Amino acid sequence: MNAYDILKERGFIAQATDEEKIKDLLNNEKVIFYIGFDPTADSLHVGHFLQLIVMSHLQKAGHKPIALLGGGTAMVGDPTGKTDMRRIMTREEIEHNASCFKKQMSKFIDFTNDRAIMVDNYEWLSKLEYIPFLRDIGMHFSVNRMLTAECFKSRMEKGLSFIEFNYMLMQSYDFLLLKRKYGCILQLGGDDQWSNIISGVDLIRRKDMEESYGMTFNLLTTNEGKKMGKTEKGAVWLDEEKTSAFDFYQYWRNIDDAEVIKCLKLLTFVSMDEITELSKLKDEQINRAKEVLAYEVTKIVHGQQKASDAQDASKALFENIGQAQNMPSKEISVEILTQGFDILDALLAAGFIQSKSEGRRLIQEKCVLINNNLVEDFKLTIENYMFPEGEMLLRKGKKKYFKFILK
RNA sequence: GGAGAGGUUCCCGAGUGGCCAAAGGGGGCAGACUGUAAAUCUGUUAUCUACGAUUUCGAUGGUUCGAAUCCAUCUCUCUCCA
Repeated sequence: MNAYDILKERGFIAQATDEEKIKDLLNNEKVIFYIGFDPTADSLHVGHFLQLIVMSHLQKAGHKPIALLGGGTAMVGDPTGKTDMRRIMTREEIEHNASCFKKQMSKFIDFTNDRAIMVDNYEWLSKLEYIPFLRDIGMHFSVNRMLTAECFKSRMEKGLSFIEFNYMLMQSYDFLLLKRKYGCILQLGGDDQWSNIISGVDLIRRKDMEESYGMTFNLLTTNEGKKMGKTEKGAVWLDEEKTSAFDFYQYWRNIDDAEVIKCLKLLTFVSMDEITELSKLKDEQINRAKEVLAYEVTKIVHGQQKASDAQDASKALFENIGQAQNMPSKEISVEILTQGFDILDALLAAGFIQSKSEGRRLIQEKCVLINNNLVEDFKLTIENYMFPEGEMLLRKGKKKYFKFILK
C-alpha cells in the first residue's frame, strides 16, 4: 500500500499544503522529508512518539527521514501552544537533552546505511550573523502576516517577547537549509506546527523559487481536546527511568474507551484489518482492544520482552491469572530495615508519594496495603516477617503496585 | 522615558490588617459504582521528628501585638503614550 494512503487511512493527516501533489510524491517517488524535535526535556514523550511512528511508516515505504534535533531552536523557544514564555534553557541542558533524544530515536528509526539522517540545527543557527540574516531571511517575513498566525494569537494577550517571535524564522530557515543541503522538500509535524511549516514553504519559494511541501498530523488529544500522554507526574515518558514499562503499559491499558481505536491506528503498526475487527467490540469487550494497544505500544517503545512482562504482571494483578512477577520493583537490604524503615519510607521509595504528608493522608484514606493487608498505622515499621517469600507487595489503591525484594 | 494595571498555593482565579495554609473552579490522588472505561457522587489536595511546629501569596527591608493584605525599594508582565 502507498505511503500517503497509509497515513490517510490511519487518520494521521490534519492539514497539507497541496494534498494532491503530496499524495503523488509519497505514493510514487522517494521523498526526503524532515520533522523537528526541540530537546526541551531529557526524554521524548508520547507526542514525539507519534511523529516517530509517522517517520517509521514513511521510512518503511522507502522515503528518507531527516530527524532534526532543535538544539538551536531550543535556545530560542517555540511560543506555540504556550501561555507563558518558556524558561530560557542553558546550552548544557539542551546538549544533554539532545543526547538523550538521539539515543531514544534510534530505537524507532533506522539510521544505518544512510537510510535516515539526524542533524542538529545548532550547527548552523548558532553561527548566524544578525545583519546578514535579517537582510537575507528577515526581509521575506511580513510582520503583519506573522501576527495573524494562529500560533501567536494566543500570545497577543499574555505577551510575546522578540526572541520567541523569531522562532518562526529559525524554523523556516531550517527548512530552507535542509532543502539546499539534502534536497528535503517536505516538512511534517504536529498540527500546532502548521504556521511554522507554511512559513518555511513560503521562504523556500521566495528564496529559491522552488516548490516545497508541508503536512501536519493530528495531535494526540482526547475527544474533549485535552492533550494525551499527561499524568500527575507530568508526561508519559519513553525513558524507562522516568516512566517504567509497567506504568507505560498501564497508561494505555487504562485509556478511555473512545480513544482506543484512534490510538491503535496512530501509535501501533497493527494492520487496519485487525483494527477494524477490534473496533467492532462493545462494552467490556473493549478491554481486549486496550490490551492489544497497551501491548503493541509498549513493544515498540520497550521491546517485546518488557511488553509481555508488563502484560503478565497486569493480568496477574488485575485478573488474578498466575503470579504477579514483573511489576516495578526494588531491592532492599536487611541493613536498611534494621536501621528503621517505615511505611512512609516505603511509599516514598516506591515513588507512590511525593511527601510523607501525602503518605499519611493516603493511609488515613485506607488505600495503602502491604501484602494485601490494609495499613492503618503510619508509623508501621517494615520488618523481615513482611517478606514471606523474600518479597513484599506494596499497593496504593487498586491500581498501583510495587514489589520490594529483600536482599 | 511617561501614565496606568498587575505578579496569590500544580493551573485559573477570589481575598485589601486578625475568623487565612488562604473561597471557587480545573487538574491530581483516593473511595463508591463499573469493565483496570466513561459519566456521576464522596473524601482529599504546603511541609515536618504531627493533638504541635515550620515555611508559603514576585524579591528585599519596614510599620504593627499581628501582614497575602499597609509603607519603601527592587524586579518581572500587560495596556496606552513617545
